[in-house]
Amino acid sequence: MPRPSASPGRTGRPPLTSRAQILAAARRLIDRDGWEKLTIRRLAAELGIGTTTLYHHIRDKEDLLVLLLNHYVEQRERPDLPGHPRDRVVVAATALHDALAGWPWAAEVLTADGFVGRLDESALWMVEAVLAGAIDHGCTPAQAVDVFRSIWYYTVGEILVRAHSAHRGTGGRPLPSFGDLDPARVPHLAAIGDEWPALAARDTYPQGLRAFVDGLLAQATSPAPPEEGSGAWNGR
Amino acid sequence: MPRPSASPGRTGRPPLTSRAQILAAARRLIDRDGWEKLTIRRLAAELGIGTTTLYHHIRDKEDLLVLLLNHYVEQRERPDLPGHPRDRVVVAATALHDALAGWPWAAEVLTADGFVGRLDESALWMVEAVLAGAIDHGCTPAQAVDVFRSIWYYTVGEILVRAHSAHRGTGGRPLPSFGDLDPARVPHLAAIGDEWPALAARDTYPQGLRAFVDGLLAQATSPAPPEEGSGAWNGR
DNA sequence: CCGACTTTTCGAACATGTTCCGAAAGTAGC
DNA sequence: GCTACTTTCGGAACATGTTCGAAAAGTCGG
Repeated sequence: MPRPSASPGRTGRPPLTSRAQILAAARRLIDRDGWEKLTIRRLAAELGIGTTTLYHHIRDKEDLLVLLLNHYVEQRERPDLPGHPRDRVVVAATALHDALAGWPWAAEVLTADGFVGRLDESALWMVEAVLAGAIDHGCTPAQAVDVFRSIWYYTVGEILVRAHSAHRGTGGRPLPSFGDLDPARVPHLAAIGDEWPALAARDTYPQGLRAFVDGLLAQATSPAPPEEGSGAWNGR
Repeated sequence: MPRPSASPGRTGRPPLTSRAQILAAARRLIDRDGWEKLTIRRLAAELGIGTTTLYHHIRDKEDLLVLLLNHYVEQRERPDLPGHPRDRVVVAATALHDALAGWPWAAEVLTADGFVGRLDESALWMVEAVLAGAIDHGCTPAQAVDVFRSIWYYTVGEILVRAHSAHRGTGGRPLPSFGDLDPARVPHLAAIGDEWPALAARDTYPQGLRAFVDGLLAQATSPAPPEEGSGAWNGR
């Protein structure tokens, strides 16, 4: 294994370990033992170095995970975007969602401060496409940012809540967020009856997304100023 | 301190510690040392018991936090709900958001499987109000559940992303989600310029919520079947 | 009063992410 | 070659949530 050639003007002991090696070792470890087994100590052992040394190449575990995430997103196929702006927003947001939903460490990373900014070009196109769709629909850039942020919150929430159910062994009983909520405790659910479990566990991300996009685009391009209290409800 | 009287038909060593005492000790600890200092070991020490003992009265730290959360929500004022169904949904969802946004351990608890089901009556009214508003607007109970779930995801996402920024000392630079995203990396943001930091950090939860509620209610009560691919975009 | 059973209690230990501080191993200037 | 200086390396340690296994302290049926 050839050690990386020292760059010119560089001082100090040359590293025996590179970020590329770390990434490769991480992937090896995941493929062999499963993603739950990826821990700082194990990764260091896999590299044959001490844990502290590993911390000289990555800032955090979060840092490592973002590295892995970008690598993972890179090898995903890019869907081609529809021409209609509204549909483009929906498709791009769905792509973003799907890419992250399959990611085991979503919960550890998604809420990170500045997460969106740490995405590679391979993932950033989805953000761009959402913004572009909103702008093409008639939004100002500032409004497009607001649109993206709202969609981002919705997406993060969905992924995190579902991811949590997946992590804990809820053995065949996927009940995100509602969980054991007894419909009898909520008067307005009393009429539902046996269908409750299936109803509580439905996957409605795509449906909700379309409703959200419609609402956001309508709000942004409606004549009424969206700054403070839009429409019928002005303040409380 | 009188030990709790043994209930009839009960066997085994009577407990020296009750859940009420645990909750009181937790509150004492938080008031004295700040909420970041609430740890299992410290709480056990505050109670004068071993950490393992504490685990016989609470299942998890999550369990403890839900206990605290319900206690916290209980002493919040209930806003009175407007008559218009759509506005009722917005106000109730906002109340839910505001109650949870001020909660330091939101990130540890909100995504928990079955979280909504573990809420006390003091918090459950907000869920009910959202459902009731949707139903009064013309939704079926099943649709109302979908509406709530979507709003829940959006709310959880917003709170978690913002909470993360608050936890880490981002000292006066609150940049939720977008963080250090360089607008130059995203072509459609190039025109923005100096206003970017302020733009990236805007608080648009209420605005986005109104757009979302409008979109969801419109979708649920529109003539087109919302089950699969609504409107112009039917599948990919 | 005695033995079986149940519940509570707890010290020790484990795995985790992370930090402290010192040692090793190079480069740069002389 | 020698002396600074910079960078990498790593063992030990810390705090965290959580679990193990055993001991203590009650209740209940006889």
